Amino acid sequence: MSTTKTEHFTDNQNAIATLAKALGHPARVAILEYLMLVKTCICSDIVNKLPLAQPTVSQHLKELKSAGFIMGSIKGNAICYCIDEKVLTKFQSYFANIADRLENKKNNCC
Amino acid sequence: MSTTKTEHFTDNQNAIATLAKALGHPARVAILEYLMLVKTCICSDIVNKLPLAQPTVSQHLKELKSAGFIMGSIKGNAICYCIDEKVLTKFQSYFANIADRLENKKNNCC
DNA sequence: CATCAATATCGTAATATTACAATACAAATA
DNA sequence: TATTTGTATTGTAATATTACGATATTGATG
Repeated sequence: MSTTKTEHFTDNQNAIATLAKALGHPARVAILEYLMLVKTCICSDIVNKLPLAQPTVSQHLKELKSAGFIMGSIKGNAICYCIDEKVLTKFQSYFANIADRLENKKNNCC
Repeated sequence: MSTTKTEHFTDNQNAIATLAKALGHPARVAILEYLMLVKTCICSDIVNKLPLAQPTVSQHLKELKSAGFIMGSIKGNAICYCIDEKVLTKFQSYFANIADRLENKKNNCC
């Protein structure tokens, strides 16, 4: 009696919701920001940047990855994560679009 | 042993996560899209547009409202919801900013 | 090969989310 | 005032999320 009823919504609505959900935790926002900051995309000394235990960080990385926001490539012993620009751009432009459309519209009730 | 550790992140990270989380469900994305489409902002025949029971929709509206994405004003018997443009713009520009910064950066590992 | 370092996975406790029936409530209408 | 209409609240079952200790796993290094 409580799984999200994805089948009733459009693919795009589900896709946007999945991406949004992936950023629905401050640790994952922080990870994204960190990956954005570092010049070369960095292996997980992300763990050292976050106030969370290693398994927890690993779990958050997994979620960002399965949503598509980040990718990871094995680099010897470590793993190198980085942002998938395409996905982030898709997410961004969805909201840019909405913001645009709102501008051409007067709210006459609220 | 499992509330989100918001105190360890910046206010902005928490704010973005809260907004993202609010859109982390397709029903809420659908509500946003619907509110964007209708010319005058509309009372809840949103319930009729969604494949969910009225209490569930009410709950989703509440979450969108407490995140700040929408506002509601009483209109006689009914309630008129509409998007808070300012909040949506804030959310949008956060990601526009990230996307921008990524463009000026080569990923040299993934 | 033994050990270390970087990660992932498993198990699990605490908590949050999703969905809805039942019910409450307030304004509009008969 | 009784009824209807629109919405919120309450209670609750099913499920998901968050966090982390313990334990794998896999490459690198001594």
